[in-house]
Amino acid sequence: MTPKGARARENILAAAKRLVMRKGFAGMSIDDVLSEAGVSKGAFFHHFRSKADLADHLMHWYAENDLKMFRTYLAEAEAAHDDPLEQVMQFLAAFEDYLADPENPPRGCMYALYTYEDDHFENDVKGFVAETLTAWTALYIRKFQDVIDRYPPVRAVTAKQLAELFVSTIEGGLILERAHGRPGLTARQSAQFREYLGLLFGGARDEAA
Amino acid sequence: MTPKGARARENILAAAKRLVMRKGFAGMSIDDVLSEAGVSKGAFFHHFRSKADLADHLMHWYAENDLKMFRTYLAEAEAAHDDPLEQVMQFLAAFEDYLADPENPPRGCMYALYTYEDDHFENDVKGFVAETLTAWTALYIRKFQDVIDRYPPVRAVTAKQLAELFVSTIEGGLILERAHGRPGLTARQSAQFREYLGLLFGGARDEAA
DNA sequence: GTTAATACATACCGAATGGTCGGTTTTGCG
DNA sequence: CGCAAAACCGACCATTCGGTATGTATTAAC
Repeated sequence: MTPKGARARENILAAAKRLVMRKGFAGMSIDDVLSEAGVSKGAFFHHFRSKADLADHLMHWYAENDLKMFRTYLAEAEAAHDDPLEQVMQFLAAFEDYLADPENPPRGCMYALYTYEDDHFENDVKGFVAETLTAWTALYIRKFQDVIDRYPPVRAVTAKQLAELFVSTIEGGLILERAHGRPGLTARQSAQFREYLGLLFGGARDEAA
Repeated sequence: MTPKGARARENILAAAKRLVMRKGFAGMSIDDVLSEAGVSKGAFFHHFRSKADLADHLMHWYAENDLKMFRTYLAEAEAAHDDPLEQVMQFLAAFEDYLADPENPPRGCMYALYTYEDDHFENDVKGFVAETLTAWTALYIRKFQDVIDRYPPVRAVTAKQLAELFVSTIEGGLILERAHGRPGLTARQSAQFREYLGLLFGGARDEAA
């Protein structure tokens, strides 16, 4: 693949990302992509075998990107603090900054959408979405377990419960943010989740003020 | 409208509900609806002006039904308890029972889906979804405000924040439940939210044990 | 400069889609 | 019964869809 070809391919992917965000995948026709990207049909099918193939690449791009971001923030937090609770708190703060930054794709969560359009794909997209979400959850479970091991929670709670709650809250926040067109909503949900963690583990610590 | 006609209409709506849940709205063709409902094309277009018209009716049905359920459970909770916190707790428990009951439509939240398919509709569906979600939130805000007024929360928190957190968590739970095909997931998120409320307001109360 | 692969363009195809239309059957009612 | 309105049928239509076939620039390598 020549550099030019690679650029054209990225151009198509970028256009498709924008469109999927607007109209959903089923609601986006190939012709839509062509005019959005300013590309001919021949060019499109030179780079992608089918519409389903495009969907597959989009899906994987989102999944990898998000996972990479999570890992980066987590690594930074682990480098900055020894205490697992402080690590989690910094991670959440960084994640909230990311969500609040309008530069970042407003990604009104793709994963939600794709689970409804399983039929249209070649591969098992629903399975892939499930795996991706599981991968995130696993990432969080590890971290929350560290916290639980160090700070006995005020209420009986498992790391898995906390991880699923966080993922749910974020996913739901993205939905609401999109529905209301109110940026920052998701970040506020994450902040609330931090409060919860503070109550569960920080306990008396912050009451001194 | 004849009783027979009304029945046929309901039949079509029921079929469409099932299909939308499976394939999304854009992914569901009218012919799909016809064969699912066992109805001719003429019959369909006798009852609905267009596919978008059908979508509109579906949307309103979901919104009204959910709101009715919320109001019912809330009224029951208010009848059973004087204490606003106990009212909220009973409401959440009832809601969790509802979610856990496999009889109820597995409604992997419609509202999420429709916001992505705004183009395909005649009316402003996105606006309607936003209004609906706002109506729910308002319902919760009132109740949480009562609780806050009575029990000073351990951490500074507004009724609106709590309401949005709850709605986010539920919506996200429905998404995850669908993606993982793991029934009961959403109910567990609601249970976690109850824990959070317990920590915020119940405070020392439950520690006596 | 020749060659071969890559990159793109355009006309076109069959199938599926949302929707229409003329006609028939069924229902409610005086 | 008579008759109008409601309910329904199914062939048909225009458009759009995803996808292909075929041809032409463009680039890279020798």
